[in-house]
Amino acid sequence: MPELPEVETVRRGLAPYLEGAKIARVTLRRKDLRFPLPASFSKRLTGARITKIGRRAKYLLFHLSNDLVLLSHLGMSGRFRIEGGKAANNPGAFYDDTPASTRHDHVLIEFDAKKRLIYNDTRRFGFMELFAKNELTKRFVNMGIEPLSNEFNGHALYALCKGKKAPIKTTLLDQGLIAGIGNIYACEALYLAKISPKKPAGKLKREETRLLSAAIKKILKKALKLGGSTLRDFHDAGGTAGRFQHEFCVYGRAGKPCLRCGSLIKCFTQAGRSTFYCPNCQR
DNA sequence: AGGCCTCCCTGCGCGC
DNA sequence: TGCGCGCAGGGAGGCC
Repeated sequence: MPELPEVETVRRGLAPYLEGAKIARVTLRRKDLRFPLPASFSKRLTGARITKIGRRAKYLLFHLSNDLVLLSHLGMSGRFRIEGGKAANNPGAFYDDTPASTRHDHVLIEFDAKKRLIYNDTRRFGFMELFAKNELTKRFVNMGIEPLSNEFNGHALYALCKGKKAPIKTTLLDQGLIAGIGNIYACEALYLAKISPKKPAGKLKREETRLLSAAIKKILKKALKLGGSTLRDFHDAGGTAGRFQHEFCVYGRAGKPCLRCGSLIKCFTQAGRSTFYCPNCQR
């Protein structure tokens, strides 16, 4: 799925077109995505205005004027697109150069002025939830720190890693510790910080956690600047591909030379996910 | 309790 | 060219 930079890219794409828009009609093409859609979903959304679109970790948060918040997680292949309204007249920001098959259009949210927001999700690993505004904190109580926040730094990472026997790569993917990093950026950040993905998190020295926290921020910010990464599924709200995939140093580069030392990049499986790293640079 | 594995789903690319 | 297999950015739940 989209990781933090991709979700934030989608948020930034949607916000100017949807903030202030009033929901006129909601159509569900099916009753469930990964999980069942919330009860009375259409009824609870219809008539409300989207006041603000926010993000927490990999979740998009549509704040509504009726004090409900619609949470959307894109899973692996979820994407939003806007049709009609101003968006259609703004080819610079919102053209759809990769029309997704409408076969996987699952949720249609129509606004006034014939504008509509469509949620498309091929693999249906995404999900949506509806919460009262004052229940939102409770929903995220087990969610880790935002890696781009000021609170996230070497000290914070050191504290999170302390005593952990799990490898650092697995630890970075634990959303309850740090929220928003996925497989690609975990690999890339460890490469940048020259730390082995196999190293037990608790064995990291203070200096290493400082370097790693800085590397995470650097990678995420750069990806954000380039509109995220596009492999197969990810496009922003206008259908435009991200560009960070051209900057990968290790992800998907198994067997190719390390850009720093020339050793061959290796790939192996950790906790069920592919890890790419340079066995020479990352110790 | 922590950490690993499996599974959910569809589509695509690669090798035979 | 055609088919089958493995794999894909996530995360919840279950098991050891």
